[in-house]
Amino acid sequence: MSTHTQDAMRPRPATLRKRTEILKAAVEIFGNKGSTNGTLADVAEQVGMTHAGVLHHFGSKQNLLLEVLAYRDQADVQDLDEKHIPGGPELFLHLVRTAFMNAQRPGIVQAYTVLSAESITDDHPARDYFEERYTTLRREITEAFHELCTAQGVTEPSTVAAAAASILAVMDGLQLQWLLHPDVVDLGPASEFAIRAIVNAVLSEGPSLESHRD
Amino acid sequence: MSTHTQDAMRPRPATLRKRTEILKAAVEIFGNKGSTNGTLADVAEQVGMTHAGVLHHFGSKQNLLLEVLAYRDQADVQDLDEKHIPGGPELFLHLVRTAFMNAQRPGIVQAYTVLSAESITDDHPARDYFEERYTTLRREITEAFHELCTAQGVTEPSTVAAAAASILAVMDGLQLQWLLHPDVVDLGPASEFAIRAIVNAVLSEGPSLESHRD
DNA sequence: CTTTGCTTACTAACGGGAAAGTAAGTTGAC
DNA sequence: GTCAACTTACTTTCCCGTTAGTAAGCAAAG
Repeated sequence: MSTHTQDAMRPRPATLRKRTEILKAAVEIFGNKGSTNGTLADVAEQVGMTHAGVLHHFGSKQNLLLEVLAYRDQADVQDLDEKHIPGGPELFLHLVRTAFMNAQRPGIVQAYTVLSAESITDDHPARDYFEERYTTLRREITEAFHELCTAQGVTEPSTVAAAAASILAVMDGLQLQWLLHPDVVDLGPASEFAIRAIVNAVLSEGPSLESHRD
Repeated sequence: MSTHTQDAMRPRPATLRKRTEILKAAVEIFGNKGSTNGTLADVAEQVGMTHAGVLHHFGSKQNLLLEVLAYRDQADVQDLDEKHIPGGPELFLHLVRTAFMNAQRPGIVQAYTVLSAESITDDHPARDYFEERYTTLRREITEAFHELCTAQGVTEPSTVAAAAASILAVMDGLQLQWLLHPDVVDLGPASEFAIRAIVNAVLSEGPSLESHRD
């Protein structure tokens, strides 16, 4: 009962290193096998430990999973020059850049793809995480659209909402297809094309209102 | 060598009914829990049997999963007026209609979303199924684009490829977000918007490069 | 019509084998 | 010496697949 991974306790630097090593291994394992199918023993083996050692650090498998997700968020933001995701129109460029970067790291992409879909199953521990993630991202994209649109005339709120969800959707969906067929689907360019198409559709909606042609 | 319980034997009508009952239950269970986490006992319970009874009909869990996927394909096609998915430009309308229909059946949507993501994990039994599925769908969409585009000038092949993948991607991605937030994301209209945006982007790409002809 | 023989559709019970978590002991760093 | 970082060993709990047995159907023979 003594050694629980308390929040504010970061005593040893070597310990911290070991913890992040476990987290990285867990991304790999959960990405390759899913969080249900991937085992603590799998993670432990990759860092040269027993599964009890992993539990010593993270308490439970569920907790490990949640810390993996939190760790990735933190690590992603650290890569940026600024300390946060850019807002406004620059957000769209950031999303395209992210797609190109993701093509360089299939492991993390696979983890997110598998875990996000897994999260909709009954009582999944990562459900809350992904609900909040999508809510936040949609709001940020919506705000970026509004900044873009106030220059031109006002754009239908429902259109912007659909566009925001659609942009995240193409990115996710293309990742899945890219993971299945890396040589057929070109993640970066395809994402760029689709995002551009959606942004254009929003912008050209105000000017040409009644363009309901097929 | 006479009547063995083998391949093409479907003697009893009551048996066939029971089998489809099991298949429907399996869609539900695998949708709610994933194919790894959902158990044969779960499926069996829903049809009032023991898990051994399910195995009697389907041999193994893996086989049940594959038959579930095959069953849904067959059932989907049966709903159509024609016996096959329409080709040509009408395909895009069909995809939009499908999105609106899917908003009426979260169970199947959830099953496909969960299983398609699960399929990219190590040695997943449904991997081949989804690889072929996406390959086929992308080819059909690509052909539809070509029919659309030959009227106007030729369109860049890479653009068409990106668009075909993107259309499937938005549909998948929107389904995930809709399952997480049914009251926020409007599956049908959002899919329609995104598909229209992508189709327009392809059509306006060829013409705008050279000159505008109508 | 009934008996006989075989097949189908199950159930109950079990075995094997993961996998998560716990408890207690051990080692090495500070 | 003390405490963190482990390991070994164990318990529990699942779950798939097998096996053996039962009840019911069907079909042809008597």
